[in-house]
Amino acid sequence: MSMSAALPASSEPRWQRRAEARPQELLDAALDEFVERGYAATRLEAVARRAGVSKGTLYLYYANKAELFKAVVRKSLVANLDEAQAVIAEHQGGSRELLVFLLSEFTRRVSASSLSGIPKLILAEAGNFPEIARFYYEEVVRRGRGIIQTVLQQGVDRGEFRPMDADYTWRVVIAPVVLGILWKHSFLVFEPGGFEFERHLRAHLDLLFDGLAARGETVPDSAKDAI
Amino acid sequence: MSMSAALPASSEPRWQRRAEARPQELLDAALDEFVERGYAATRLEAVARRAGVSKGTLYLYYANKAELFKAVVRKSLVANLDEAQAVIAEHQGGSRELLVFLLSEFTRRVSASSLSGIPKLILAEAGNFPEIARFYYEEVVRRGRGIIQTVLQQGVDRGEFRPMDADYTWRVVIAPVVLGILWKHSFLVFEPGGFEFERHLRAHLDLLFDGLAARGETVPDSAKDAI
Amino acid sequence: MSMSAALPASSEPRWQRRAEARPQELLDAALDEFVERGYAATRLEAVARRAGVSKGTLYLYYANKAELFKAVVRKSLVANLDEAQAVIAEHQGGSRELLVFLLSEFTRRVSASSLSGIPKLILAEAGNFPEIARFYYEEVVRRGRGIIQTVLQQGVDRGEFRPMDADYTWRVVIAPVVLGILWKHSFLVFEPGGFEFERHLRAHLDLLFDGLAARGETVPDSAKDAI
Amino acid sequence: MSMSAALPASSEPRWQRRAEARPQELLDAALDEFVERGYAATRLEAVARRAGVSKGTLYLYYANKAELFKAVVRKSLVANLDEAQAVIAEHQGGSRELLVFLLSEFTRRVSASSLSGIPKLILAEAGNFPEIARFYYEEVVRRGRGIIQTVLQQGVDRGEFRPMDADYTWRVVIAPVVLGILWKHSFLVFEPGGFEFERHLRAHLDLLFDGLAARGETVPDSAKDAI
DNA sequence: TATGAATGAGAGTTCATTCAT
DNA sequence: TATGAATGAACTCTCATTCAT
Repeated sequence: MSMSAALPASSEPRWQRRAEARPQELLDAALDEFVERGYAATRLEAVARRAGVSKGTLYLYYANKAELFKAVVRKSLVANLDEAQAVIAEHQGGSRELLVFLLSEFTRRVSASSLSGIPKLILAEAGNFPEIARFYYEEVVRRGRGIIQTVLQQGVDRGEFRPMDADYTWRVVIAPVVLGILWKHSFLVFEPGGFEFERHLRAHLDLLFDGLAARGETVPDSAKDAI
Repeated sequence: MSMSAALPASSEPRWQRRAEARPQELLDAALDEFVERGYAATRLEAVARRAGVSKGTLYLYYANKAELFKAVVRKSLVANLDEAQAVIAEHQGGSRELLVFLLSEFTRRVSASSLSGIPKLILAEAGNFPEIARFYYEEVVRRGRGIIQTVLQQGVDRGEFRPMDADYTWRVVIAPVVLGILWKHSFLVFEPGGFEFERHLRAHLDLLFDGLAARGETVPDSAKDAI
Repeated sequence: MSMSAALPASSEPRWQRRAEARPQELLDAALDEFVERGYAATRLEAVARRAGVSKGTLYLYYANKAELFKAVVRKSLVANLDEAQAVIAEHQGGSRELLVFLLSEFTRRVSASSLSGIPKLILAEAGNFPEIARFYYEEVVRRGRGIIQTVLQQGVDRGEFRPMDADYTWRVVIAPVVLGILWKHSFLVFEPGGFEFERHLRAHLDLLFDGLAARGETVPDSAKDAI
Repeated sequence: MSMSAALPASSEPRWQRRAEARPQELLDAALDEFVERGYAATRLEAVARRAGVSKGTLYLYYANKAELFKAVVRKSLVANLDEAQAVIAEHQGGSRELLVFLLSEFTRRVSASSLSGIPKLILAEAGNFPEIARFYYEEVVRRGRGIIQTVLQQGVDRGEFRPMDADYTWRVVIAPVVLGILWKHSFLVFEPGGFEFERHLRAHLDLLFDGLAARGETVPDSAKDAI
């Protein structure tokens, strides 16, 4: 075992230069580790190993653990937000449709990837990394709020939605989607029947538009199909 | 308990420690620290100092950090759960009223106390403490779900609420309340206008019962006042 | 070997509490290590081992390596300086006698102990620890200068010594003594005949008081101008 | 060397690197860094950057840090030593004149250049680099001693100097000059009035030749015994 | 030659846990 | 019980050195 392992085909190098690809590989590995274990419990050696490099290499790209963490958050979220903003700017149809689209899309994208671990991370580490929390609040939360509020206001202006307390309602609209993501990372394993994001979203949209309260008249089917 | 404890025989110095009080004092101190810093970042020395004892003393009561953490979560939750269950059992009125009462009460109690940090802790540490997560899921989540589902079902049976996907809707009903609590611990400091729990709850209830969608007929005032 | 070593007489404890003695023991060990290897090359584990404690114990007493270093320097020097100042204050005899006494005493005390390594340390680390260098300058150099200058001035006032450039001569008076100490730590091992401090001091004093120049005839002015 | 190097053919860009110049550039950069920070605190990356090359290039010329250090010391000293020896061999005048010349010249040359940092380096690192210390002792100290001792002996033979302990006096003669150089690197920044090498040297020479003791009358034997 | 990406041993520091007192 | 001194494993970060390019 020893000799053959110690002397592989002499042509294969011990490592490769991958200066361009490395940052992304490191961020991917770091995201996974951070999400799995939390910030403090993540060991940089594990990140490095997962990325296929040595511990020291990490420090060629990120000055320290906190900087790595910030880079992960930045890289993971910013692109998605930019897209959302573009979508809303171009949208032509009704407000209800747009809202459904945004929430569905968000759910679909985030819930499937390990991006979904970011909110959990932020919540957990906000106290220890106020700088990160502030960054997240400014870059992610505010933009998210702006997007939702814009759609809601449009809907009210058009007579599609009832008037509302605009400063607070946006959070209520988002809440089930966010909670769903947190759920996945915390309790999914215990749910006997699993957790279907689509069904969760449908339940949310159903309540969101029409509420719990029984009505005098029937809600038109056409509206329901939009979900 | 209250009076005799508050006014001991004046000859005994007030600061004298009683061995029976220790565990609760330690748990209180630990809860605060865990909530402030998270599990990993909490130093047992800080917990001990906050409780006014030495580090070694902690180990007379709890075998290690993980056990202390579990004890904190358990102790913090049990009392409140028992109360919640009592409240629902005694309730007599309509389903809408009951639901409003439960959510209000939960918000009022939890948001004000340091209990509000527990959900954050659980979410953050679920991965590292599956045992705790399971415990929380079984003891808190399931009971909470049971309570909400019961109320919802009652409402449907009485014709107060529309039929719904019972397995998923309960989470949507809870989501904004939970998110509000998480919000407080993570982003409150960044909110320029602060965060009013009552207004948040009102926005939630408004949507919850009547939805976003504009109606043909007016919602009766009596129903609105229940909020 | 294993069992008997693993199970010594069960009465002897694994370690002892020595809270009062520890600081001095640590400083002694640290002084030796710093002097032997220099600041950077000194490993805290070696210091700890030399003091008979674990690495962690070091941190119970000194916040970090730099603080330990500062403490070593402080503790090592202050006592000696205080004594010197007392001696000079009480002295009754002639200036020459006093100067001889001071230089002899300094040589005797410092050269024998590991204190003699301090000047070397200071010189080497002055650049990296300006704070230490300044401390040493203020506490040691200035006081030393004050002492020597006082004695020289007295001698001049009494007609024992020739007038001189007081601001610069004091350093010349000290120089051979200091160099002797540095010598010991750097070149002693290479000197075939060893290095006798007493003889070195005698050569210094001989020159110091009477100079190189042969007496009897006056020194020609032309030669003096060469300076 | 000077003119042709200073004014290369104007068609070649001045910054073009010539492979033969590298070693000296590296040594210059290394000398500066070593002197500024000490051996251990000097980072090879800093040396490389200062020399305008990459870290890897350093290793094309010097096998490792220790070898670089040794090369710096060797290269820095050899030239000057050769010159000193030539000077003394050619000298014709009186011993006093010669001694003055040697000390002045040494002071002038070494104190002005970054060579002055070498003694500090040697003293500080003698323990960690016995090989270097021995080299320095053999090449520099012994030759320096030889030079000084020769001059002193000449002076005694001619009746210019008093008889003395030849094996120890030479060090005393050198001491203030060496200390002056060390001073510059360690305490100059703290001296409010600065430090004038010429004045320092003058004070030294004044004492060296004529001593502290007031003249005219013979020094009483009793006082001498005090030594 | 020259580069600089990559390595990995090693050091300082922290802190949960143990145990002499 | 209670203390807090002492431990030592574990982690982050540094940097001399190597080596693919």
